[in-house]
Amino acid sequence: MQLLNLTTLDAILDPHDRALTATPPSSRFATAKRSHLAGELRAAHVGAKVILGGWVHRTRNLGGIVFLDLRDRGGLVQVSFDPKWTPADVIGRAGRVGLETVITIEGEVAARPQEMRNPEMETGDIEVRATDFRIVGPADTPAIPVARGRGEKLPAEELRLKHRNLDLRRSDLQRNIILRHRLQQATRRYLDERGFLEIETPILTKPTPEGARDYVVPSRVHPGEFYALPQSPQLYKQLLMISGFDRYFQIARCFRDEDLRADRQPEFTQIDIEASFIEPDDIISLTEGMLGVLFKEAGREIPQHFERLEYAEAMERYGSDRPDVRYALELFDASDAFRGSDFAVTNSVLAGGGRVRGLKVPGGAVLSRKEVDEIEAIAKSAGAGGLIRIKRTASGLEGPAAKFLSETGAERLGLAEGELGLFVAGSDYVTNPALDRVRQHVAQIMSLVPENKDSFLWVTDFPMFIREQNGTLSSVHHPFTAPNPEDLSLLDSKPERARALAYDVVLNGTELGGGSIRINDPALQRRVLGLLGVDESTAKARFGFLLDALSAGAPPHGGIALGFDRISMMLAGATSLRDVIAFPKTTAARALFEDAPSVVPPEDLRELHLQTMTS
RNA sequence: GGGGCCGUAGCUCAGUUUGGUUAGAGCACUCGACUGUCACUCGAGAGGUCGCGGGUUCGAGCCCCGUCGGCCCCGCCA
Repeated sequence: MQLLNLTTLDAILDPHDRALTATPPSSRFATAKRSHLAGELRAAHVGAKVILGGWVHRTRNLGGIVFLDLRDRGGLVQVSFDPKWTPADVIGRAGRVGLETVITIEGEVAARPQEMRNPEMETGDIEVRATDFRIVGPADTPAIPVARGRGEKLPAEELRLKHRNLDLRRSDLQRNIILRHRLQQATRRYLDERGFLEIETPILTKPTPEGARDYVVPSRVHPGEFYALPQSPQLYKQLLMISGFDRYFQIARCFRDEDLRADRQPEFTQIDIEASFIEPDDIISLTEGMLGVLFKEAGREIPQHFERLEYAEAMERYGSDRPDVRYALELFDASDAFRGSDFAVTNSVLAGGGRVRGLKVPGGAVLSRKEVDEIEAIAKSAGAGGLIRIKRTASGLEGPAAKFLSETGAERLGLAEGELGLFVAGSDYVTNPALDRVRQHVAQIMSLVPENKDSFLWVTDFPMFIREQNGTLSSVHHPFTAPNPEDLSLLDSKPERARALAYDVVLNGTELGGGSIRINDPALQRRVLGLLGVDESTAKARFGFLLDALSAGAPPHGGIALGFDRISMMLAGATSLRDVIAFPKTTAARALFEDAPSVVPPEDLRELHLQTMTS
């Protein structure tokens, strides 16, 4: 029957509870002060006497009769004040009420005559005929408008953040925040059903030696000592495994004191998961199922299983460990085509052990000189020395480097007519990032990115370590990641060749999360820390508690952490994290609404044994 | 740390190219008119430290230097 039909709005409120629409006269949002949400009223409520409470969204005062759109969490409803059913003094007061005033109204839900229905409103088939109303929360003229005129742009983001209480009244943000709530609840249901325990871990914790900068909190009772806010609950969740909780999760707040971007906030939320007696496949299928549930919550169907790509292959084919595989445009090794040519640039690179790699742009021969120059600028900004460009037109190969190629070289390139070949010469450290950027940019300008396609991907077999400029090793994932047992022997001989039991999940070129199997053998953990240049005494000071715990009977365990804000952002169709976080920070990590950070009185500093530097 | 864009009425913007009288518009606000609107309509009015500081100039919203704030990107960060 029609009462059970879920409208879009009902789905936003809660798709798991159909009671809302099944029994229209009563609402689960009823309280002592109101009977329904304004936005939940439908034709099924016609005849119901209602009391509503909400904000004045817009008013239309026609003189003898007044219309007022009342807004609450559920949406908008038109309230009509008409001498036929409203006392004259009530109409008079209603005609003077200001925007964003909080009012309660009493009235009856009535069907609108056919010609007065508003198909653009969810509640457009009905209106509430007011018999009385009261102002319960007077409002100053809003600093930024909540109801905007058609085509009017949003206020500057600075103002939206400064007046966040008003900005959050907008339906877009309300929808995002409600979606985020539903994703959180879906996460909890999914993991709870599978026996995962939600366990909180400390916010005041120990500084982490590597990775990002910590947010630091001074200790009052221990002069000169500091807590740090967690960059992630990594060590705690391992300790929980060692304690035997077996399956843990947390929707955990994490803190990193680094410079920000549209998709990076100083405090952010991870879905943090850890389990014992598992292998990567356990975490991978658990994550696939969970993402399926989360995407379904936003109305999107995704594959049950995702493609997998080994790290080395991802780098070879795409130049990136999180490739966007919605489009092909794969990289290839063109070294053989340039070998033996008279081209000094490629010859010196090839002689030095580097390679010439690139990609073929179908139809790229028509790109203008200016457009290709732009691509080159991008390649250079990513570290390339330059961009070699060769295109095949009806008259043959063209481009500054074409003349250097021998006939067999040209053949080896394998360019089809109309194709543009773009190449970078150098070591893989140079060509990978440069060609990654080139590939993404070319996909954009050639419109190769499919609009409505989701390409999920697991990138597996990450290396354990990366060799830094100064020659030292550092972890690709983190120092607790287990090496692939097959590569244990490489740890001492060629550590940078050793693969880790680590995996990242990638959607359309964006990393959603990553994880690994952890080391549960204290001797191996010491060995890995040693390779990272952490000597025994430092290891004891920084990770002693973990090493001790590993020695106390640690099960094999591993897990994953997913960027919850980023997932929410993608599912909300937002382009900034700030639009899925109720109270976000600016790119300078400032909170404009409450004005944080701010100075503290000198006496507070003294109590914390702190002194600020003046220069 | 570096690069780019932006800052004019409560809000969204025009005016800056080429310095020149009193800095404009729409929405919001105030007052008035209007009995079926839905971005109601119509009339009148009030509203400005042109982000801030300095400089050039007879004269600066406009040019120059600095600075603050916001956004985007690189570095940084998984």
